[in-house]
Amino acid sequence: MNYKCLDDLKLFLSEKYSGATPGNNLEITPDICPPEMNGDITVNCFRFAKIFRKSPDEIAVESAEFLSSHPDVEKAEKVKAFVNVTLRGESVHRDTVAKMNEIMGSSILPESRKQKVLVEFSAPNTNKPQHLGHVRNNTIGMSLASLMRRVGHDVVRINLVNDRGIHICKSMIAYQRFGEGVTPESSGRKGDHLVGDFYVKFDRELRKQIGELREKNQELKDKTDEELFIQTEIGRSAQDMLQKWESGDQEVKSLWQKMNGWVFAGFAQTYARMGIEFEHTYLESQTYLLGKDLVEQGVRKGTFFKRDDGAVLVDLEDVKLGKKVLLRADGTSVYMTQDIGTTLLKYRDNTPDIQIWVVGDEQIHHFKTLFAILRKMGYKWAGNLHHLAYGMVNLPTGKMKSREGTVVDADDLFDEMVALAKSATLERIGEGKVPEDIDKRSEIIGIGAIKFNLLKFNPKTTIMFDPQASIRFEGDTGPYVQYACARINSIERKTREAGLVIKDDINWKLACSHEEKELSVRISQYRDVLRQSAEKMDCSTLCEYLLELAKAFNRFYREHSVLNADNDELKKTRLALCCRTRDVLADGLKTLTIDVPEAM
RNA sequence: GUUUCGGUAGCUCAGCUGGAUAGAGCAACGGAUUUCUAAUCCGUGGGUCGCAGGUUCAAGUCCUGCCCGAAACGCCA
Repeated sequence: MNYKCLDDLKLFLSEKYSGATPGNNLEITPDICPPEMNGDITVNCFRFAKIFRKSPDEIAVESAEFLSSHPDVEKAEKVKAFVNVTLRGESVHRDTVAKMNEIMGSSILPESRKQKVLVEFSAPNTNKPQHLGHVRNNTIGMSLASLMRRVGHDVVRINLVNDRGIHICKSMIAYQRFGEGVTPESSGRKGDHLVGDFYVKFDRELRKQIGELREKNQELKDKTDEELFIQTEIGRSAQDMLQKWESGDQEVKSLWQKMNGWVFAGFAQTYARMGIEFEHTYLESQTYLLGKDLVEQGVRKGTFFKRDDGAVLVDLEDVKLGKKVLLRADGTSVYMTQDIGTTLLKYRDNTPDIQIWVVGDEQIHHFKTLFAILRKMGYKWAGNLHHLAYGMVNLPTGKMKSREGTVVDADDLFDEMVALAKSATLERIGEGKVPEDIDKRSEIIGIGAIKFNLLKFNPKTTIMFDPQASIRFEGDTGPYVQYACARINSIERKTREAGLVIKDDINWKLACSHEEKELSVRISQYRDVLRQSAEKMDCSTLCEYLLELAKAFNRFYREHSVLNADNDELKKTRLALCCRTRDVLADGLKTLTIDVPEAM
C-alpha cells in the first residue's frame, strides 16, 4: 500500500538529490513502528542512503523535516537513521482500509506473471491408514495450492497414489491367512484401518519367523531383517504374490482390488474431513511401467549408456551426482525410471509452467537427481521443477515408529481435537445453552487448530508435535485467529440488531487512536504478505501475519468499545474497521484452507 | 568420507533482500472482568543468537574453519 506522505517524500528526495539516480522502482515499504518508539510507521533511511549515496543521517534529517510539515503527518521524529512517523488518523485510513478492494484484489498477480502450477502432494500408500506425517504433507500441499491460486496462478492439484507394490502384498497375505473373510461392513472398521491391521499382523508374523530363522541358523545371526526377509516363508509369499500381481493373476488382482477399494473409501473420508481435493489422481498401478521407453530412447540418443551386464545408467558426474541406474540388468525399472515417466505424463496431461512436489526432505537427493536427468534429456521445462521438501514430524517421545506403535493416527487425532474443541466450547458457554451447530463448530475449530499448528512452522524444519500442547487453544494457534473473527461477527450481529447500518457515512477521522491506526496499517500489509508467502512457497509467513493482525485486533478490542462508543458515527467507523479486519483474517484462513466458525 | 538442512529464552519456534536496545507463544510470577465473548488483555523475570576468525559505518543475518544434531548419498519406494 502506498502512503501519500511517503510518495511525496520519495518525490522530494528524488528531486533534491536529482544528481543521483533514484532507480525507477524506488519503493518505500514502511515498517510498523516498534512499540517502545513513538509513532505509527517507521521509515528506514539506510535504504535511501544506498540509493542516493548520501549519509543516512543527512537523509533522516531531511526526511523528518519534510514529513513534519506534511499535512498527513502529526509528528515525525528522527531517531538515529530512522524517522518515526505519527500519522493523522484520517490519512492512515484513507491510504489503507478505505481502499479495501485494492488491498484484497491487488494481491492477484498481473497476467504476465500468472503461471500454470502443478502441485503434487499426499501420495499415500494403500496399505495402512494415514498418520500425522501425512497430515503435515496434506496440509502443506493443500494450503500451498490454495495460496498459489489466491495470488492468481492456475493450479492443478495432483495425487499419485502408491497402490501397488510389496507393501500392499504384505497386507494381502496377512488378510488371506488371518482375515477370515472380514470386511469393513462386517467389522465396522474403517477400510484403511482394517487393511492396516493386517499390515501390522504381517509384520508381527514376519518378525516371529525372522527370530526363528536366526535361532536355528547361527550363521544368519548378523544379517539384517531386510536381508532375511526373502528367506522367511511369509516374506517369500509376499514376493510371490507381487510377481503374480505383475503377471496379472486373476485371484490376486481381485483381492487387491477389493482391499484397495476399502482403503480408498477410508482415505476419501479422511480427505473430506481435511477439505482435501485433487483435480487428478494418478494410480501407480497404471503408471509404474512408464519411463522405460524414455530410458531406452535415451540410450539410442546417447543420453544414457549401457553397462556390460545390460543395465542402463546415466552419468551425472558433471553435476556431482555420480552415476544412477535407470534400468536393472534384467530390464526392470527402478523408482527413478517411474518418476521420469510420471513427470512426463503429468507434463503432457497438463502442460504446466511449474511442477511442485510436496515430499519429505529425505528425498531431496532423489529429486535433485530426477531434475538433473530431465535436464540432461533436454526438456527445457526441467528448469521449472521444484521439490518442496518438508521436515519430519517428531513427538516428544522421539520419532514416530509404526513398529513401536508410536504413530499418531490421523483420524484419531482429528477426533481427539474436535472433541476437545467441543468440551472447551461447552465449558465456556455453560451446559445450559448448547448451540445447535456445536458439532459443526467444533469440527471447524479442531481441524483448524491442527492445520494451523502444522502450517505455522517453516516447512523445512523438523517439527516437534506435542499432542498435549496442541490440544490447547490459546496463544499462537488457529483458534486464536478464529476467535478474533468470532468476536467481530458478534459485534456485527449486535450492531445490526441495534439497527446500526453502515452506508457511506464512515468518518475515518474519528478512529485516531494508536490501536485503530495500527489495525489499518497491518491490514494494508496483507497484499505483500500473500505475495511473499506465495513467492517463498511458505504458508508460515501468512500464519505469522494473521497472528499479528489478530493480536492487534484483541488489543484494540480491550481498549475501545464499538457498541458503547460515544456516538453512532464513531460506532459505525469502528464497526467498519472491525469488519475489514475480519475480512482479512477470514480471507487469510481460507487461503490456508481453514474455516471460520460463525461463533465460538 | 561427501552433500543437504538445522543449532536463537527452561520448552516450541519467528526473525524478509545485513540496520534501532534480538522477538512471540508456552511454562513461572504479578495484575485487569458492573464494559461488544477472559479461547482475551497488560506487566515482570528469563539470551555470550553452537564456537572462533573475517568482511562492513553496522552481522542472528554474508564469507571461512571447527563443534553438535538430523537426513541423504541403493539395481528400496
